Amino acid sequence: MTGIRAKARLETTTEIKHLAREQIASKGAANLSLREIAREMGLASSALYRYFASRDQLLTDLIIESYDDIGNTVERADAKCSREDLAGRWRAVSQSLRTWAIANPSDYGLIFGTPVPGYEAPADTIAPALRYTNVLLRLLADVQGAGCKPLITVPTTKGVSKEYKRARANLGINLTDEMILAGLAAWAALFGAISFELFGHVDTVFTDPEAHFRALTEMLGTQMLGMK
Amino acid sequence: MTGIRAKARLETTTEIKHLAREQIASKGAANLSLREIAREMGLASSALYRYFASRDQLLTDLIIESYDDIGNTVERADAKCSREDLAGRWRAVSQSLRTWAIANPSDYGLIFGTPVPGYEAPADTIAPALRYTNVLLRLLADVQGAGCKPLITVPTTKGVSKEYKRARANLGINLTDEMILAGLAAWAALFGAISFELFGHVDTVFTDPEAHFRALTEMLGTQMLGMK
DNA sequence: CCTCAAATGTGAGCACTGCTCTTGCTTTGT
DNA sequence: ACAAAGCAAGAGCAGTGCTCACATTTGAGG
Repeated sequence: MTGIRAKARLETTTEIKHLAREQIASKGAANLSLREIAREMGLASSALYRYFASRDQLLTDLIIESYDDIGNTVERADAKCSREDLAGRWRAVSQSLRTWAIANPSDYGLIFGTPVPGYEAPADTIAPALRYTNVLLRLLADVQGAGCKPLITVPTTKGVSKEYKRARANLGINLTDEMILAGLAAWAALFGAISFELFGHVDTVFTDPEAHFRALTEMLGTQMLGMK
Repeated sequence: MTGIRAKARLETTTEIKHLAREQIASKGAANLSLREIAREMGLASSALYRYFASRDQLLTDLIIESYDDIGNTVERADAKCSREDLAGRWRAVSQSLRTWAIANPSDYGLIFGTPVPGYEAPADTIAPALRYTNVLLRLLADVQGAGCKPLITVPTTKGVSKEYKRARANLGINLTDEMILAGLAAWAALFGAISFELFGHVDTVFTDPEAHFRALTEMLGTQMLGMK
């Protein structure tokens, strides 16, 4: 049986990723050094290339893991609520998003931060990247299904309805124009707020960013998306 | 007179920064190479250190310039509108923000993207960083001064009013709780939307992101901030 | 005008990086 | 038992940021 080697391989692979995460957290993704990982593991630097084709490949694998991690987190937060408690689900999803981001700031940066020019996200990243998005989409669909209507209207801006029609097709979900606009606005506000907080653009304004974030999500849910 | 030397110094300094910007745009800030700049300029790599203390210092200077650039852009967009045309100012500011971001994606990434852990933004960056923020704050103050009221209410979440009181003090501006929440939500939604678009998180959804962005700002201005 | 110190540029060198390639050794499946 | 596949090592290449001793240019004051 091919057990022993496979097991050892899995172990060193995860240890490499673990040490890489530590380095990224302490010195940033830009300063991730394969040689230092090898040193810490007592390996020759060339040995790492048995496990990852390149530094970029290692980073890509970490990004995929992060996508899965945040996807799991958000899915679980959503699943804990009763299906009909729409406002509660929105609250839970938003909170879990921020909590995860604060607990894993470097992973958040990896996913939602500045992309490296020319770095084409491999196909493997697409599916995991959609998991947390799908949670929101399902929630919006349920909100609409429950008869809740967004408390906003879509401005009569040129080309919007056509664009939202396309979005419906691309996302494969039947949301009204109002729901698409309100949903995207809420989604963008959420990530905008988290990014501001995490990337240090509001630390001179707030001392307790969580209080503001709670108020923000509450407001977005009840007064924009129209959850009751 | 010390003119000749000063002029030459300014010239090479700006050329270094120019080439640095090109490199960042094409290969990312992480791959900025002083030696390559020196090569392109026909200089010894060590000569660059007469102009910038380190690679980090060069990056910092570029960030400051970018802050000033975006500050200028936003200020000018705002100034072009008549003072009483609040909705027009909001439209202009939002549009200019997105336009600038799309025209200078790497600069946007430098400012609003993942920060390098341990990299403490030097004090010189603070003032330029506040310019575009102040445009929004003044606009919000004018909106409130004109008697417009946000169409949202602040949820009774624990600690929010205390937090907004602190924010008022830190920002030195007398906005109501409603205006603070609505303003920050709109601001976050704007940057969230721009970041999503620029960092490639919506390219599978939209083909004409500007149409959506226009609708978004319109909606935020009239239906959340309460501009008429 | 001429000197002299400050400003500028040079090239070698250190310590680091990602990555490749050859060479051996160990585990695996037949 | 043996060939094949997997794994690790170490030397080496080309690149990086940065320092330092040294040469050159240059501009301003006596």
